[in-house]
Amino acid sequence: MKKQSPRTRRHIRTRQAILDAALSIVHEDGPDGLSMRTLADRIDYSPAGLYEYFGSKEEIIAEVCDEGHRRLAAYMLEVESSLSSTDYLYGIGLAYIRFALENPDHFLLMFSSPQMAGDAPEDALPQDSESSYGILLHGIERGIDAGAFHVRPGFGLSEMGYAAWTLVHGMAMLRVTALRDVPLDLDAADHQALLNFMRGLQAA
Amino acid sequence: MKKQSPRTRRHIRTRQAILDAALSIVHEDGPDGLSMRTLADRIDYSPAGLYEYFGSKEEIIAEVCDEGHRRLAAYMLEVESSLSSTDYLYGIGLAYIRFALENPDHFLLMFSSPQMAGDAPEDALPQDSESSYGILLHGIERGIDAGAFHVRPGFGLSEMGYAAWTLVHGMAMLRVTALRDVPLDLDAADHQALLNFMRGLQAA
DNA sequence: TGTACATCAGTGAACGCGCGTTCACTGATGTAC
DNA sequence: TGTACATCAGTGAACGCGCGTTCACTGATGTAC
Repeated sequence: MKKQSPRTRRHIRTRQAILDAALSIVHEDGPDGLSMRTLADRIDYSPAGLYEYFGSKEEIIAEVCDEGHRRLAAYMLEVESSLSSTDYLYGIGLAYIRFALENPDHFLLMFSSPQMAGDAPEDALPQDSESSYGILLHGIERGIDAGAFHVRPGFGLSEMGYAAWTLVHGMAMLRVTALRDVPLDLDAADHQALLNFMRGLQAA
Repeated sequence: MKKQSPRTRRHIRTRQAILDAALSIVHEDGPDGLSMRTLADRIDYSPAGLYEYFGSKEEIIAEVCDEGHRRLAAYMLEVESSLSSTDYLYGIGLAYIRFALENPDHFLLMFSSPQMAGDAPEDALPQDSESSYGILLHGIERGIDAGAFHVRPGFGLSEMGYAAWTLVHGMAMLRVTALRDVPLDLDAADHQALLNFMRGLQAA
């Protein structure tokens, strides 16, 4: 495993430096600020040098999006899993929103166009435990197992997961676009909306 | 009122033709397909001619967004107001989603960046009866008046409205971005999610 | 260990493109007398 | 109604810019003997 040549190690390090620079440009100046020239400048390279590491700008953006999805999942995984099932679900929902609020441009890039939305699966929603949707699903599963949520005909685990995802995604998206400059403090409204969602899951 | 000169009438007609062309370019080729050149081409003008009618490309995009918000509201206003209060709310929620699915690029443009999101108010959510949010609010108000929904401390009309908006917006947005190429038929899931939302409003 | 050669990483300049906008202009439309 | 002038709508060409990408190159790194 340690048989990497110095050249390979250097290659990996430089590649990572490029991605780090791309990340910070997106965070500082937004997706529009990211060009092969600004990126090369940031690491004191010539633009052409980047093509030693990536085939195109698109490839770099795809990696930035993937990294975003990993970080989003990390936010959600930070939530104490020892909490009660409802508090846990509540917490991961808020984590999704918090990621968006703290990384608005990155979040927008991740979900701004069809091809960029890394999670897009073949014929089902992405269920793996390392994607935000998978984590959401797991949180709901815990609530079902604990008897906190009612399963109904036509409204099982995946329907609940979809409903939860759309809810938190809508909050995240609106607060980052339409409501970005609205001075309202919407945290309380987010909490209430999540509580209403869980009330629906509990209602008889 | 009819005292417009022929020149004025012509001006208004041309201005409208420019906006119509902009609309159809966005619908056909997406927001990226819209440039002053493609737009001028579409109506057999020189690019410079457009500046007789609009000060900048930004101004044109702003108008396209406004028109989008009007059309979105129109979708929602089409819902039979004679329906029961829950069916009515359900219907306008689905209308919001249907607008997005039928006009994905226009919808994305309307909500793709902070400044474009026409509805952004000064210090409150837009409540007028001609905005999508206002119509949603009105639908919920009907449910409250009819006694179908429970008002709770901290979860009154505007919290319910915000929760409803984020839910339908999340569905619309995800289906137009991350899930655009997913072959799943999500209509049933949308319905169930809306029903769950209303169950939350009804739960004791 | 030293030398000859092959591979590689990074450079600098350029290509070709499409963009928003400006500007001097012209022919047509409208106005005043 | 006819003529002289002013206003206006639209043109064609150009400005200056930033973009993604390519290419011939060079100096450095690694390999083979």
